[in-house]
Amino acid sequence: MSEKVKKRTLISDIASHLGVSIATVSLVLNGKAKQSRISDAVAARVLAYVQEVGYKPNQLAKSLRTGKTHVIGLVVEDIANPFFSTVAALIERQAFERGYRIIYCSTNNDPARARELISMFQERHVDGYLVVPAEGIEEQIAEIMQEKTPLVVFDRYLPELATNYVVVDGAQGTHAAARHLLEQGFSNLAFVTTSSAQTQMQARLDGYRQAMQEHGLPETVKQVAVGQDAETVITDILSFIRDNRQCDAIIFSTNYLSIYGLEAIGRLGLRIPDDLAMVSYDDHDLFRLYTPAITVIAQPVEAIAKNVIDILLEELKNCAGEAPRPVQQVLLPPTLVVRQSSLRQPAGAARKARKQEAAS
Amino acid sequence: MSEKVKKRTLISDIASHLGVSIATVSLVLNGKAKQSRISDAVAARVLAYVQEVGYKPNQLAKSLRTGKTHVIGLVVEDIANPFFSTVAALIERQAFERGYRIIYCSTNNDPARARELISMFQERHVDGYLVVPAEGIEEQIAEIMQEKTPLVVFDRYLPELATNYVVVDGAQGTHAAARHLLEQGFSNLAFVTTSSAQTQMQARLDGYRQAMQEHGLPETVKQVAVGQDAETVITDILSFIRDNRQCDAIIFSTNYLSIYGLEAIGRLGLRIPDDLAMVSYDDHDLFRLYTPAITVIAQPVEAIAKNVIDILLEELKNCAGEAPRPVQQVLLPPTLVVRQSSLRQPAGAARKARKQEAAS
DNA sequence: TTGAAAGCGCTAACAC
DNA sequence: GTGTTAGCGCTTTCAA
Repeated sequence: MSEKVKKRTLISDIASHLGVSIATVSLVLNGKAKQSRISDAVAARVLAYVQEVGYKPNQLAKSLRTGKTHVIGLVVEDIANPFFSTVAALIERQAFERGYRIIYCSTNNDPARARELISMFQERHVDGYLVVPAEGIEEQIAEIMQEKTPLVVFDRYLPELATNYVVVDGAQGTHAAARHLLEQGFSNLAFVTTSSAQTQMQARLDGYRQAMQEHGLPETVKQVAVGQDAETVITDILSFIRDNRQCDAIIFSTNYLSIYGLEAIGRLGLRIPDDLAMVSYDDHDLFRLYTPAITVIAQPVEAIAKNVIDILLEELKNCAGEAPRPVQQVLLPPTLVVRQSSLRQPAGAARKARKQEAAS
Repeated sequence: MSEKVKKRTLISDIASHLGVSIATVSLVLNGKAKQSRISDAVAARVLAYVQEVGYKPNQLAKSLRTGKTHVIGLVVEDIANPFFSTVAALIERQAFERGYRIIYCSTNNDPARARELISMFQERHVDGYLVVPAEGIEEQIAEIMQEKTPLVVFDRYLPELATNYVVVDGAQGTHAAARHLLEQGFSNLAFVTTSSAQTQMQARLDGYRQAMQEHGLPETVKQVAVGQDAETVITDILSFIRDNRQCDAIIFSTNYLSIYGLEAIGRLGLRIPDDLAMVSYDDHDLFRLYTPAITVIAQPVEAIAKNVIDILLEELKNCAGEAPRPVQQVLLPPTLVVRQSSLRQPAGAARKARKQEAAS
């Protein structure tokens, strides 16, 4: 009376059905038929039957035996952030094409969570790690390196550790944005960033500071505390803008701060760029389509994904060779995408410029 | 001369170091010390030593033995789409808290890719599946069901298959949007959707059709072919709008079509809502902050994530019991979030309304 | 050419 | 209370 649950086919089922040994089936399945001089006829029979019954080798058993899982652990800050989800999607695609799968998790910049995630990846024996490191996880990263598991860190790096990394030159990006604003005639630039000590945030701040110093201009910096709720951040930025009306332009150090900033500017009833010019980090549909369109320091997401995965796969290949691989550290240039939000121009010109962009 | 690679600690190392048996260590580690009447002293010694050397059981071996991986396979359409990345982030968090990990992949609505992904999840013996089904993967889904592996489908469902699912009432959403537009005095509504036959798209279209029929109004529907590049879609929508100037409002069936639509409307130099009102599916920073703010039919992302994971975990728990679990099919209501893009109002009022929303 | 068999690291009967 | 041991499903060496 009991439902017969269809049992999963095993390699032994294949072997016994075909009257050959398990080893033969395994060899054929792993493309080692030729080198083991298994007859073409047998190989063909095996392949045909495997196809017929839809046999899928148990990767758990395979991994346990071979020590390879063909899984890459991807740790990002927040998969719901368009920057990370875009990079993740690109990484996923490239990894998939080369036979690797991704397990991903978001840390939300919580070091405890990051540690848990890395620990879980270790337990599952991922073949390699791709990590956007939260602060305070140096120890876990060091452990991965000591195990000699391939690792590439990106978006930011850990100064104390000589890991492979792929980051974007934030100092250059902010510096270019500041220069652009000054060229446009804005003279009092503010910089809104987070209180984080992460390298990418520090670099972006440094670019601003350097530009201000070069021009002998005062620095007006707002560091928003991390981990607060949206409303708090918005009112925080709003107060900052209101208290610094001498500023005629703001650079935001990351996409979500800009989004909160747009809210704050809207509530204050200020017009962009006439009352306040702005530049954001990271491109985003919102910035492209907003009226006025927002000038951004765009990070090269494709290049980030490509470099990250290339370096990791290279290490994965070399793993057996145990060659003393030099550490790969890549610094990619960002691109300043100038739109209306940072242009000093006569009223009405904005609309015309918009049309031009559309026509191009 | 060779670098001594620190060997991973094994359960046998723990046992021999402590002078107890492997079984004792295993039992303690799995919280079965009490029921196996292992002395508290021994249990404490084991735990202390495990802690000290940072022993991490090999989950591959454990899974191979127990048949449980504590991994959930999540298949979405596109992780870079904010709707999916938001739901994924929420699902991930809840799953993590309950001891499950996520492997995710994007199908990009390609059935071949979806099949590959599901096949890969089968090989890796995920404990359960969460799937946004691409068209044409009924067979793979049926296979999962036959294996009796827990499965929840979401965002859309497969009409031929009696799976658990969690979807949003798209007909109701579009119907409400249409009624709202008509109440505002717009009288000629267009609907822009994809050529996809997926249930959620059909439901959204049905809601529009029904509303039009109820009011004896003509239907003006544009079905954009799926899988085209951005520029083609934009010009396609642009032509549609230009050829249908009698329409004074458009409802877009999904977030990315709206984004393309905003581009097209911008290029045509039309003002929203005066020249053309609009409503989009899915909420998004862009829609909230755009000027004018865009009215949306918001999907309840938290509720989707919660229902999806609750149903799956329930099944996971029942798995051993093999109780004849009834299929869970959940239909969640969307919410119409009215903003300026759909309001018929005197010029200048929009700005005021904006401030009101901010104040609330 | 093919088959037998020894593990990969862990769990959980079942002895003692 | 604790130890022994038979697998989970697969790969791969070595013998036939």
